[in-house]
Amino acid sequence: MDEHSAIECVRSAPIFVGLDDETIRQLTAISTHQEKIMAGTTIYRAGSAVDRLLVVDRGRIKVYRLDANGQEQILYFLDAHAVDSESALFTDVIHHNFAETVEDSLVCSIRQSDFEQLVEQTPSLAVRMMRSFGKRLTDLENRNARYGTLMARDRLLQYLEETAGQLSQRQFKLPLSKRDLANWLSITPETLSRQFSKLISEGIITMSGREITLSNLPASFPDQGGTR
Amino acid sequence: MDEHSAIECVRSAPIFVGLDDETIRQLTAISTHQEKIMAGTTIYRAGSAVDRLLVVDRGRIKVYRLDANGQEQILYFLDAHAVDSESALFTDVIHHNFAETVEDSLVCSIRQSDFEQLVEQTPSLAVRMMRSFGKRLTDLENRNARYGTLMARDRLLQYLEETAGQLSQRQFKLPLSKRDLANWLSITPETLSRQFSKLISEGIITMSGREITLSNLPASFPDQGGTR
DNA sequence: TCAAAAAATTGATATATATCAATTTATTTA
DNA sequence: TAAATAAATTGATATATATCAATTTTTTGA
Repeated sequence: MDEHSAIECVRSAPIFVGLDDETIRQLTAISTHQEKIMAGTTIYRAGSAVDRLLVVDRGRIKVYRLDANGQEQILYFLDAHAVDSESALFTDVIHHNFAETVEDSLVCSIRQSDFEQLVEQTPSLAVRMMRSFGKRLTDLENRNARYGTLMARDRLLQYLEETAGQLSQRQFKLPLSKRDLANWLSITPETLSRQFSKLISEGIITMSGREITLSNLPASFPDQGGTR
Repeated sequence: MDEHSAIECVRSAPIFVGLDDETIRQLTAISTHQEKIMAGTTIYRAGSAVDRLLVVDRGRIKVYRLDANGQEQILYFLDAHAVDSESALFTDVIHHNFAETVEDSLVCSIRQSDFEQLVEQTPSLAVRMMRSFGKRLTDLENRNARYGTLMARDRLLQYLEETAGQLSQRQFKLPLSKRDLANWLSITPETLSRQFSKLISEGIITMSGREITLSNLPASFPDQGGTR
């Protein structure tokens, strides 16, 4: 794991793609080498200092908080090439969320102070960051608006459609446990299980473990391309 | 309404406070004069182009979207000195939300192209923008986490506490209609009305029209200072 | 590979809130 | 100021989903 890894980490992140070579070089210079993190590891927790920017090279990380009852509430997932903590980096001193790997993952990181310095010297990078923030904000607003009023069944259908759309295939493996999916949809695992059963008995989907096939989706849930 | 107004508009916005005089001068130069907008006016709508940044000098604006059933979903309110559309400015071509004045308001605006150019030349401004994004993102995440699991009664109490905390007085006038409040709390007006009745009969609050006085709040809802 | 732990499913029940409908109260505006 | 319109309240009912409890299935790790 030499400098090569760090370059790849930075290069592959969409948020950095297209930046000029010099900026990429500088980013690489201040980023750490890849770090291997086992599934189930907590990367940061609420209350800990926001001291670095994360770049995910491989794996999957869930970012969540604990509500008043100590219940986990998933905010978003970080997949390969995602960047995290950008928004907190300029705003907060401490994390308000928890981040935990759900798969074995490879992660690079950039120290806050180094990054902030580079951003201040590199307007194009600043604009990138703003775009990234804007997207995350829009996604969150969409998610709320989308899931806010829908019933369990519709949320699930929406989710399945989205996932199928993103992967552009009607058959796929759920990228999270049903427990996490229930959490993500803000319903209980029991309700999720019942909704799945219903969809199966109606012939809308086929399921075997986490393997799902969409068959006859109601017309009210058209493909939507991406998240927005 | 001459240039003076525009200066005030820009100067008073927290997001711009503390920037050096030269930057303020430039911001002022590219911002329009104050515009008077009557209550109930739609400022932008989903689908319209994101062509300017808004700075609210006086009044109140609600930003919302329409869900699948055509129901209004309030995302946030803009009060005096708030800045809006920053996040969309670098990310989206069109608005995904609606913005509508709920009071007569005074608004300045800055053309997107002018602003983007200035940001690219002014790293300190870029960092400001990032802080602002981060805050909005954090607020939204908090709001979800906070309201996501709570029941109607608790959401209402939470809201009343927050509002009292922000105004630092136990008696205040609801800054929105009960209709909008219900929407904001994601409950029906009927449920809100019943929850209010209950709190009154329990001696927790006193209400006359929109005038509310908090008396005996349960200890489980401590003052929280701000929004975060 | 087997035992232990965790996740998922299924059933019975309780409950918070939406919905529908009818008044009452407050706000516009002519 | 009165008439018209909108907002808020109150009641009766329906229902989606949480909760509690008991199995079954899957995953994990020794």
